[in-house]
Amino acid sequence: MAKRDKPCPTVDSWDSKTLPISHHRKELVQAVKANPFLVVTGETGSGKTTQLPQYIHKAGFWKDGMIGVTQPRRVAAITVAHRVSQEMGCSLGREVGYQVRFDDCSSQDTAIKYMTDGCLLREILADPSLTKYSVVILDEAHERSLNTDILLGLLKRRVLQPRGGSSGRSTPLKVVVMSATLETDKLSAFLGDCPVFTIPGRTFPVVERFCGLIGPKDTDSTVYVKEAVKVTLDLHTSEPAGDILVFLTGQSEIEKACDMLYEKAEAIDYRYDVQDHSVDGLLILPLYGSMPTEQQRQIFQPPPKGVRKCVVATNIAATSLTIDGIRYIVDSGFVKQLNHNSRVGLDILEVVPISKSEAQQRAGRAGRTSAGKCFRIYSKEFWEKCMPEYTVPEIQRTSLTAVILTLKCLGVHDVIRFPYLDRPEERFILAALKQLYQCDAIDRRGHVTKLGQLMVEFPLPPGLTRALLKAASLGCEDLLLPVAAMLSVENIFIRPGQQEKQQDAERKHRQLIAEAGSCNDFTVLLSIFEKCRASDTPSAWCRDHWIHWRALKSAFSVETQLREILLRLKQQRDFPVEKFDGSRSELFRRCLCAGYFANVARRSVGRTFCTMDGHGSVVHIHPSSALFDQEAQLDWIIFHDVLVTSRVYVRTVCPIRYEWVKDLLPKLHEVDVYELSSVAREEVTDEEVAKWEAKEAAKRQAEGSVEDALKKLGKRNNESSVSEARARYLQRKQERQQGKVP
DNA sequence: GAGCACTGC
Repeated sequence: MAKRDKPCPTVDSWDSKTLPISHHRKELVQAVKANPFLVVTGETGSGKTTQLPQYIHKAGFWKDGMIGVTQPRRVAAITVAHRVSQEMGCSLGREVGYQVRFDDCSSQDTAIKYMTDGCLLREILADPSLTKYSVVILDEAHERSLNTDILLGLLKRRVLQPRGGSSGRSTPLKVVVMSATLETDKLSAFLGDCPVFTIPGRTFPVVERFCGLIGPKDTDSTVYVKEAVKVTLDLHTSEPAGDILVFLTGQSEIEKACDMLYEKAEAIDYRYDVQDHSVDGLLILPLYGSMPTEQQRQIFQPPPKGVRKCVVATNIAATSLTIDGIRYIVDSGFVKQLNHNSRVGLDILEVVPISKSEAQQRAGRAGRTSAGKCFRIYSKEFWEKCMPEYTVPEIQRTSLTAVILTLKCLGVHDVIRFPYLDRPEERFILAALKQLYQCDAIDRRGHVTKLGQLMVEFPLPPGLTRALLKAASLGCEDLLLPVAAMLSVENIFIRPGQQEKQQDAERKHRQLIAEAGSCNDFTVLLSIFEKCRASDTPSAWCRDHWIHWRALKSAFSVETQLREILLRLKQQRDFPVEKFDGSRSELFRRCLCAGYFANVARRSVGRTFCTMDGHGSVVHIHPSSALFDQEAQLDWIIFHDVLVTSRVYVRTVCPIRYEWVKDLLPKLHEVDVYELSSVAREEVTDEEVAKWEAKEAAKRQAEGSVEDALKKLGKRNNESSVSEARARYLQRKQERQQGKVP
């Protein structure tokens, strides 16, 4: 259904006929017609996002299907669709529409559809040949979002190796990849040396200066916050009018920097004239993602006359939000990045130096409306020695579990040789396969199970989905749906900066934990969800309890969506049914065990716990947990996630009984990842067989240290699994030699 | 007894 009465976001008014791209219209259309793949490059302001889809549309491609344009972010998809529908003089949702999660504004008539890359990936799951589309345009490919990278590989395969008549397409799909100038050669080479079309941009020059206050050895955040403040104040007193954007890494730092700016700015003598602009003062505004939306909106208002605006922001200001009037950038050179460590199976959020390309992008934020200046607080030496050329793409530093399951469901059995633009390390892929095997999404041969087919339908991490499906088969999904929703939105607990408020917040949070009535963080989430939903004034309830209303609101929508998916699957598919007699609390926790048994830990020395995943890592319960301070009464626990700061903390914890997981635990050790690797590739080298054997030998030697608790079970079957895999390998090798297998 | 950038389905 088309929704036509939506408020239209304001857009700046380029005349679309004078955009740089308009001179290349004919050649562009010709290039799309002549090539299955095309790379289009051009800086911000070239008009490629808004104009190219219109050119292709007017050239008649819509007769063979929609023109789909993907964006990495929701707001971008929505605002661009608004803009293009205006230019084409139609109402949004008709000829031009958009689709993002929770908001489908497209109809039967839609010929140009803007969407998030995640949405297109979901569509491919339902329709692998994308029969509804004549052209697919992947925009912002240089951002290398996980979904865009997967789409690139899939589209490369579809278009280069069409599968005969089974595709259901009458004409071949055209693929256009749009990117900033940085990686076009690589993209073109990846897509079979396809042509690259370059469109000149429309940005202003930015002068870049190294202040040299941070050298290769300064990684302590207190240093760069202080130096960033200093550079900002120097700039304020010496440069002509124009607003400032300061890039730091996180909320607490930003608040600290703002405090320092307030203090020091007061000490500056403001009777300072530069040319004709008198700079009287400095308006200091923090900006980060978890800030209330209204407060974020203030950022966009122009400052009072004679006052300079200074926005101190996280990376949110690098791509997601554009602030007009910025002429100066202060770049700290650091960013907070979530990296997956497959060796310990943990995600670690860490502060790292940005890449040179990211630094250039930050600088570019000063040149959007006029010439600008960028002050880099670090030295040229830091730039050369500490900053990589490009940011490591998401696919190489994130957990691949969900992605691998998606690929497997799309029939990509060989997930190791899938055409990745940048190949993830093999051990990341193997770790994902292992995890999928452990939660029954794939079998020992690497094929997707019935359960895996159900799991892929849910926009959740596989472990959580497994727990939810267990609950659904036991008829208690009402317990798990809210929990799954709460765990997939941003942190719901507000941590105010002020100390007084902080104490109040903590008191309220403790009260909520007590009211939940059981020492289990998952139950606390369930209780908060239900309390808030039952309240007549949920937003006020949230304010009173220091809970993020925005986060809870999205948890409500996620819960509804998950419930709908579950209902559909129960109707459409053969859904497992199980029975269980026992208390509700036990039922709930047993469901959690089904999904999280890889995150089991056992009480160790003092207040510490020892994980049972084979690494035997020592972990502590995070002080925010309902179970904090109660370690003495605990024996076995499961946890949802890990936070590495001064210690390794587990958060969202639940006490369990050993009996509930004892039959599951052997699974953590029974499967050899090299076996899965061989299955994934359908071929193994002699070297790898040697590796398996060495690994097996090492394992036998190490036995007893980590797996003491498991030993008494006497259920391990490593030997058989490896020897089976080896036998299979030898058989295949023989067949190959005999020429039976190509 | 501590403190989590940003997206997305």
